[in-house]
Amino acid sequence: MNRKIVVTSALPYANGPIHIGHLVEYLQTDIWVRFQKANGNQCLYFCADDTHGTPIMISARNEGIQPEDLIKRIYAEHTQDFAKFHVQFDNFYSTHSDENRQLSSQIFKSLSDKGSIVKNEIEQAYCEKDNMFLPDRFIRGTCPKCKSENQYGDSCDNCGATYQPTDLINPVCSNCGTKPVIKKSIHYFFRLADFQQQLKDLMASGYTGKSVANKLDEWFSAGLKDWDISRDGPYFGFKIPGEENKFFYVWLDAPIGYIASCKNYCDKNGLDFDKVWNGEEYELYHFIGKDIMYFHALFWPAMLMGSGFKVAKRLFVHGFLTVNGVKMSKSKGTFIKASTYAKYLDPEYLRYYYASKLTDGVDDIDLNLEDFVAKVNSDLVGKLANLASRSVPMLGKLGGMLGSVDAAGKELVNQLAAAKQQIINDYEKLDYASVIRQITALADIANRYVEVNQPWATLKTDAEKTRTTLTVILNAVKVLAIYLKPVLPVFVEKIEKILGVAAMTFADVESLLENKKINEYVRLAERVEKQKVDAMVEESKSESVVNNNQVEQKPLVTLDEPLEAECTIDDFKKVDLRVAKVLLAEKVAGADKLLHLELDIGGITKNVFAGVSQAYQPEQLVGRLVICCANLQPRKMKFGVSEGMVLAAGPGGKEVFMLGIDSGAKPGQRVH
RNA sequence: GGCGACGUAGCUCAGUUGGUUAGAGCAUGGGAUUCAUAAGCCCAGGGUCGGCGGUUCGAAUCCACCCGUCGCCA
Repeated sequence: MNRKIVVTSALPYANGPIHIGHLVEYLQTDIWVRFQKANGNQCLYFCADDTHGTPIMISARNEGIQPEDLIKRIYAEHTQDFAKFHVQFDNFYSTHSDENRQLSSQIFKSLSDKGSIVKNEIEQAYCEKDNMFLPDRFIRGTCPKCKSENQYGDSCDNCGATYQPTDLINPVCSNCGTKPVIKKSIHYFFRLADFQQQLKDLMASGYTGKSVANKLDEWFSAGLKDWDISRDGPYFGFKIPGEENKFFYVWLDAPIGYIASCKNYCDKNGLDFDKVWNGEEYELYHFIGKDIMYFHALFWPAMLMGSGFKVAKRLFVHGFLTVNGVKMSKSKGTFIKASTYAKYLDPEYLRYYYASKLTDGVDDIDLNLEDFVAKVNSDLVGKLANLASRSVPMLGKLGGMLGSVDAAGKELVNQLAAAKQQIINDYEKLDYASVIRQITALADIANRYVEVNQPWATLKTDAEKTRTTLTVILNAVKVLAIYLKPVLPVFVEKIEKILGVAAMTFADVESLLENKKINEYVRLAERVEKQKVDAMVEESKSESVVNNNQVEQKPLVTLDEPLEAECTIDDFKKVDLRVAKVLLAEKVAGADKLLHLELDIGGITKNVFAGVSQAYQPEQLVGRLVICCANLQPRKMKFGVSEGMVLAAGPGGKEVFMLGIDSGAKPGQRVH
């Protein structure tokens, strides 16, 4: 039976790098896709970058670039990271594409024509300085419950309370620190409840696993609410047809990106898109993390149902990654980027380790770094690689020629081959942990066969007996390699080269390799050194320091005047600051704020007009030492020429605070 | 707070509809080997299956409560 299958993974957000948590999903999916292909099925794997929304707009703005440039750069990074981990998409596209724009409008129109889209006026936080509506995550303030400061607008990290942004005490825009105002706006809403019965039927048909279905039941009984699918500009996304300043919410066009990626692929490869995406002969599956269940189990199928598209056959939901038993943490160095990992360790190790832990459940999986080292070294290297390593070079001494498998050997090979159906079933139902357990158990059996037959001993006395033994072992290696192929494509490719065979599939399990020449041994995998793992963690820690300064703290700081762009020491030197003694201070007739000062900067006298008269009386200043910018370009004012500037802080008016200097300083000395 | 999930050996995990002395890998201790990437093989120690009750001839498994960890609350 040759099935036709289309698979998607959730779209990574184009606002940051791929990390080892993301990889759980892409590796789980990639292994499944490779399994399907190795098992004789047609399988297409589609994904794309998720490129729209406020966070990307803000990130681009913070970097001083256009969002289009940001997502282009991230796209290049993402595709490189995926390639390093051997994630083989048939198409990795972008939601910022013509196909997606067109499909989004089409789906919106279909839903609208059906009456499932309504307009409502809502009130939302608005930043008058940034001229934009603020998503909940972009409002910071004090938690109304536990009074923790600096919490997000939707929930409190400290006490876990959830609330509306309007409930926050002292809310500010996390971008500029301004207090948001409440502004009204018309938004478009998708009436999810219109699809309640259809969605219930879908769940009953086995769209998700049981624990996910239970969760969905909770949502059903709470009642399906309308979904806000529009955002006001400025917003990086697709304009809603017929609107001037309204855009599709990023979560509307993101999953449509699956379709756009498929369409783009079909158009490029001369395939019939309607058949591939929508035809009954293709089975469609989505892989997602449990955090986005709501979107993929409710909104997404409802959108598809309402616009004449096929709904996926199943939704596969996985859990989160923890490292050493706890959430990934930047300060612990366990928030590890894919690129950082790949700098130190072989990506196939992670594929193997994840596979050894993944099941069809939604439980979180744990990457225990010590266990990781142990598992890779003992299973992958000690058992599997070593099986080939202890037999291939020995056969080399016999001219590299395989003989034939004898009766006892046939028993072993049959035993390995007999596991095929169970392994296929386990791959199919995403129980990779079971697959790996079976494979390592089979490798144990094969290693025991080596011990019993002692080819290194018989080599000295009976070459042909030895050849038979090694032929059996290499047939065992071959079967194990086929089983492992979805998980370890590169490792197995090396085995294929050694054995001198073309790319193997599950159909090759039963055939025997006999009476043929094989090639020289190449090392299949190196042991993991603990130091490399430590180094990877250390680098991740230092990345987090940079990150904290650049990304995390920036939105938290709420300066009235934002920090200037970084300057060099040379830039700073250009500003010549001098200690100055106030020789004379007088009010300027006709000016509200100005005082006229005469400053002595080491024998040179400068005239300066300073805007401090609401804060200082002239007699307070005479004789004082102040700090003055002495090389400021002179400026002609209504009352005379100002030849410098006195340094002070404060918002202005009565709140102006002039800089002084500790006693001992002399007029004219430079400030460094 | 409401809802849900999880808690099995030092670590990571199996444990099918309740059914003999609860398993594996790693780690630890001992042994026999040396072909192999200090790999492989054999043997051993190690668990009141989170706690306390209940149902049952029989509970890691089913039920109630408690403790702990985590998640979700759009």
